[in-house]
Amino acid sequence: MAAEPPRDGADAIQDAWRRELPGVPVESIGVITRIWWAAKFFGDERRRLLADLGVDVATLDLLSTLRRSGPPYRMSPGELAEACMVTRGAITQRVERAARAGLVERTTAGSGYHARAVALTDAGNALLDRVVADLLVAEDRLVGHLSPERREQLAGLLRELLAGLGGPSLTGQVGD
Amino acid sequence: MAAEPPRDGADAIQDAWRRELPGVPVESIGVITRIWWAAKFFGDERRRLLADLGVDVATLDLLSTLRRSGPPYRMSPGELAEACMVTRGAITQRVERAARAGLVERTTAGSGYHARAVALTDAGNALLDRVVADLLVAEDRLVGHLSPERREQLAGLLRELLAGLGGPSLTGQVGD
DNA sequence: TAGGCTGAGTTTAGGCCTAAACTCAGAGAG
DNA sequence: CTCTCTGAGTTTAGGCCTAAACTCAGCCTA
Repeated sequence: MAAEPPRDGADAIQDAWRRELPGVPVESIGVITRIWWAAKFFGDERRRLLADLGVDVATLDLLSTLRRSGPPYRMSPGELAEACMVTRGAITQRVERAARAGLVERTTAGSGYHARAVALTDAGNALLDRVVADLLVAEDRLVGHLSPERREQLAGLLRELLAGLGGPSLTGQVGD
Repeated sequence: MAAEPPRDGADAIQDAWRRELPGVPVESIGVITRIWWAAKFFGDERRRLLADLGVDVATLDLLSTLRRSGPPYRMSPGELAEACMVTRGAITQRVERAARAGLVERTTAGSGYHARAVALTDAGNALLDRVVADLLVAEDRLVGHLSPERREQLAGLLRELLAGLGGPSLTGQVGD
């Protein structure tokens, strides 16, 4: 009686592995592969939108993280690496690119080699003001086909999933 | 009465944007950011596991896609690009690397420039036999903290989300 | 049958990432 | 006071990707 949900590509992949490698547990595909596809879809959309607006995803992630930290919009490379969930080396490179574009500045906010910090410039803040609202509006539209209740359910289950993984949701501060 | 779910990083990001840019719609973050984090977590885990097993994610994706297509385990570059959801150029490079490692071969399966095809070699099939089961077992463990009912709900909601996006779930054949 | 179109595949330039080696200031032991 | 250790940050080598330019066989037209 219950309406069968229409089968999709993930179901087909499960079937294919059952056929090719009988006995392997394929249940995780229903969750992990679909999450992977959704993330790729949202990532591609974001990359294209931001390219039109003249930024790249990595730079916007850096600037957004600084902005969300609140005044004085200043963080150390180590804090940025943790919040952005990339290596310290990646942060060095992101900061280098953003600094060359005038969006952040390295403020040796203490004395000497340690106690370095990265701070948003006025240009960086202006870029965020110009871009983030557009981005969030566009992404709101992308998930708009789900009813608010469905979105709520999905967000809740994902929160549970992440809590159980013990990874990103605990310390990460990345996002938009 | 209802137990409040513990707040996580995505909730904090929503709050931060409400504070920094009042008026922007932040609801999508609850879904999109959490999906992004989960995908990053699973991707990082997969990369590390496969590195230990001596493969990289992109090569395994290529080989898996060929394997799942069934005998004779042969596809054109264009079909592979669509199934793997990467550009044709990326497929050219993946095939080049895999061919150099002896895992696939280019069988000019027709006449001339067109009608090219890529086929799994015995070594490629052997590598899949050796690696895929381990991978699926490991990933099954990663989502094991969710009860089967929860996993089912999550998979169903993700299927709905993807169907509404009109993207990956319709044509993609990527996966493990 | 010459000219041009089309679409599949390849090449190239450039971006961003990770992992591992490297650098350097400050802290602690002797 | 000097040596070593430690940990934050940077640099380098290498991997994978996209976007756009390029190549080329087959086909269609005149």
